[in-house]
Amino acid sequence: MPHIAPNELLPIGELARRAGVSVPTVRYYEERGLIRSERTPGNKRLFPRHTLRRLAVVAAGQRVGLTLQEIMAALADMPADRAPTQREWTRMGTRWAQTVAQRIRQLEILQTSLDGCIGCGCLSLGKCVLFNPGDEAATEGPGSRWLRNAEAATGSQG
Amino acid sequence: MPHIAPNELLPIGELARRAGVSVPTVRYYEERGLIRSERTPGNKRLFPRHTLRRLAVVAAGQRVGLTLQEIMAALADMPADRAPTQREWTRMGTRWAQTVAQRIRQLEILQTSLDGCIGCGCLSLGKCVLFNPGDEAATEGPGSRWLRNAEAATGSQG
DNA sequence: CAACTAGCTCAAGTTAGCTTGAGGTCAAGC
DNA sequence: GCTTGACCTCAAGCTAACTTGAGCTAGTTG
Repeated sequence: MPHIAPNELLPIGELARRAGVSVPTVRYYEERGLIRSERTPGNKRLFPRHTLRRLAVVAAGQRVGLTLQEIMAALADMPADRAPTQREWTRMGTRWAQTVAQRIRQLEILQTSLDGCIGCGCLSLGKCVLFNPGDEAATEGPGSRWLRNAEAATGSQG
Repeated sequence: MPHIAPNELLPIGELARRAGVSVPTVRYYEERGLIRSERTPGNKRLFPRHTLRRLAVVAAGQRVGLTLQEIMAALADMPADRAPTQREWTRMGTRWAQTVAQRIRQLEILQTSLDGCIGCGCLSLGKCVLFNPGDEAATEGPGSRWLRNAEAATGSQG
């Protein structure tokens, strides 16, 4: 197991292995602007060690249910070249916690509708909240990504 | 607004308008097996009126966060040719409520992790549940360790 | 010097849930 | 009998977040 000094530059394979993602994924993230690399004279990528932290933030953000876009925005507020301060980290974490809290609220409203529907036997489709949506709990876009993310991240055994 | 008799057959445009989806979407749903149609001698689709209910269930299921696959499974338990009984509807609604409840639980656990992280200032990335990638992953074969941790942390059962 | 491993680029494929477009048909109205 | 509108099929495109594959290079080892 190689020792990695604080300022060491990591080749892509090492980075990917340590971050728990695939090599193409690392390249994809770089292409999307989430991380950056230098190159060797032989054109190989070298990543500063703190890229590990950024990749950890990406993984955490995905678990929260954020898109890469949103994660990128969060990363933009974080220092690229040093560890974040307690204050910086708290700020990001707090925002993410709010996001999660909001999603929980939406689901709770949905759950209430559902319970109401079950109780009231609203088979007419006429006045059921669930069947006649306002936008309280509307899931965003096709496939409701964040729900599916939550599922994947928590391991749905089925 | 045309009067629709109980057993009337609806052309696709009418159905789509009433269900609040696009015509191609209706065709797509039929292709996926969520609904069925007859054809006129001129090869045009005609949908039985109860298809409206099925489409309403599809929309509701999407709001719950289900995939079309999962919705199809739910529809399989519902009568294709008549209104569901109170009992049938209750059964489906109860299952969906359980799904929503489980997702809420998952998110609540995630929220707890997040709050914990914010509070503990775990900037080392060393022992945070949410945030546990990095060097430890390197010591364990391939495959993302934090994902497995997440799984364990959120619990596979309710 | 050949083999091997790690890396490179560019392009295409994957899944979900649709949308968009091209080109053709059918029935009604003027 | 020609236009209009609703409908048809089939194929391709879209977004997100990747994966997979083809074909090439770079550096190390025997």
